[in-house]
Amino acid sequence: MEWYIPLGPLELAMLGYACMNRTLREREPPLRCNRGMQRKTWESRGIEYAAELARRNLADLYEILQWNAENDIYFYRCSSDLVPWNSQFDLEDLPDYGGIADLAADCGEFVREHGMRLTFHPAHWCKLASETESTVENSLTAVEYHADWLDLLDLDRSPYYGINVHIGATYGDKAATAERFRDAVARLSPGARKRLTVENDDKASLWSVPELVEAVGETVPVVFDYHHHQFTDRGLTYRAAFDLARTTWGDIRPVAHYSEPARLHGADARPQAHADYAAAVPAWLREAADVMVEAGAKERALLALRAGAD
DNA sequence: AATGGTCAAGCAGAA
DNA sequence: TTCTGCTTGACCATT
Repeated sequence: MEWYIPLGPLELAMLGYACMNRTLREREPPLRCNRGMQRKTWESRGIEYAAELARRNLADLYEILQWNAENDIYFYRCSSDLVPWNSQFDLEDLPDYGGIADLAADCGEFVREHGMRLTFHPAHWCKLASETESTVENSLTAVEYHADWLDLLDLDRSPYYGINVHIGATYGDKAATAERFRDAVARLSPGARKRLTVENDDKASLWSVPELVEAVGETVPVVFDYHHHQFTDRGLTYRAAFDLARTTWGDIRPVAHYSEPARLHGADARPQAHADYAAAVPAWLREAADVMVEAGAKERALLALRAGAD
């Protein structure tokens, strides 16, 4: 498979948003692609209900993608609840797997035909560098089923359609942790490994851009998170850190994350908290990366930002 | 129908 | 040693 580089308004970076579309979520009936279930429901209703939720999530994903296209949004992070409890079964085991695969294929076709970029971001308990083997196995499984979804969507095995994780811990020894992370990456299937990206953390003790580039940048592209950089700057300016992360992407347009501290917007919050809106994405970042805007107001923050910037 | 406590997964750091 | 924050709802038992 060749890497797909979309033609698009290249003078404008693609700006994206994550998971929930609030506008569509408020419709009646609500549209969303993150229906999940709690343990008791999983235990009582099992894979039949998981298949039902997956069908509804994929049907709504198609409508979310359509809404995005109508609103000139070409970058979207899809929820990790797309197929709930997928750690417990293979996609092929789902009742009506064929119908689910068809829905996914429609979504993927829409993404390709509109030159969209779609990514995933497994949750914080995905710890590929854990000291606990069972945790590493669970984390490998998580990355694999995200890759299975991208295969089902028929999107290329490239960080263009990335699966983004954090290392997210140091276990008191960064060098050893980096080695375990590299070992875990080597255990992934090729389809999962080719899509993996890694992001800088939001705590001083954890992983900065230069540390990630040094530790894993040769094989795993580094996503630069602008907001997180202030906690792990290691003396680098935002721009220097991004330029360093950029070197890990080869011919693929980098992904960067952008958000502003809630505190800047008047909220009484911890420094790491994201604001509901963003005032402006730096031009140098927009020009060189597809920018995922992580803001509480989701797609509304994106539309507001674009209206203000243009 | 409305309510409020709880929710699969891992870690760091504060309490 | 235990609790809280991750993102911010959504789920579910109870009323």
